[in-house]
Amino acid sequence: MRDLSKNLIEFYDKLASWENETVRDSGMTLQQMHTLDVIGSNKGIRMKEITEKLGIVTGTLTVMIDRLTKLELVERVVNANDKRSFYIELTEKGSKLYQEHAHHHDMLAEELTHDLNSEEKEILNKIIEKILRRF
Amino acid sequence: MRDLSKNLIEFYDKLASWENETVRDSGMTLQQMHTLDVIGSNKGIRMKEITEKLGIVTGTLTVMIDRLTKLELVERVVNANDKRSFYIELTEKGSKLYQEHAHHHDMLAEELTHDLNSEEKEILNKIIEKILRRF
DNA sequence: CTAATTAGTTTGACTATCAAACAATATAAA
DNA sequence: TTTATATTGTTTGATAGTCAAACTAATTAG
Repeated sequence: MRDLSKNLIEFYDKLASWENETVRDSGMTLQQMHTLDVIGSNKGIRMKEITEKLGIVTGTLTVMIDRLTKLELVERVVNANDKRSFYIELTEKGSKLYQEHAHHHDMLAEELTHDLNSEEKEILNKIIEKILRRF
Repeated sequence: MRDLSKNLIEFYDKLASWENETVRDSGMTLQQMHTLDVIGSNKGIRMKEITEKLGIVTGTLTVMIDRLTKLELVERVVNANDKRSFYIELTEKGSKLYQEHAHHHDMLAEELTHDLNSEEKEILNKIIEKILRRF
């Protein structure tokens, strides 16, 4: 049997290329969509927290949020508790796009696991959860 | 139980952030390492074929190969059968780096599956292979 | 032999990224 | 409370990655 390491990497590559393609179709860049996804999945998140989740520095995010704001997908909301920072929120338009993309993810998962029976799906999910717990 | 779709995406994100971090430590960019990986895993590959595997256009790859060449990691080798194209080959230095990175992948797989027993590992591998076969 | 196709390069425009310097605010220490 | 330190986010300057489109050279089809 082929190495689990090689299979994992190939699996990752496939996911990456799928994600890339799907995002491009929506006219966004991968990074923009990823940022939108983090904001959509974390209500009331601040700039700093977003940078940590994305693994980028604040200067990079400033530019990104400027662009997403210009695209009317997100907005900066002042934080009364700490005037240095902002809450980043999705606009209506941003929320719609975020949900569309989440739906794409669901369809991807559907398609990936198409050849698995429901028992296999459950086992796969359990194993992945076990792996995720380790991080 | 949590959605398989969400878990898959989170799993992918974790892999991506691990890969990013690991590659940065080596002083390369993610794209450079990924390109090196494609070249290392496919002896005698041509520019055109690399672009297909990476999902980028030829113009982008020309610049990338120029850079990797300047870093003395790869070289263009003339193709006597088709004088329009080149074989891209790893240099000694490139080959060493490629192998180091492959080793990192092995260690990642080790670490990811640390909490799984050997039966679980085998099941996971079988399921992933089944998924990969679908593409 | 000419026309059409293919492989790769170049150019121009935009996005992503980091490091480092900076401003404004918040927190700790005196 | 006042001062020193730390944190949050912005700006600037440099480098890398990306695409589309125009281009060159070589191959293939008619």
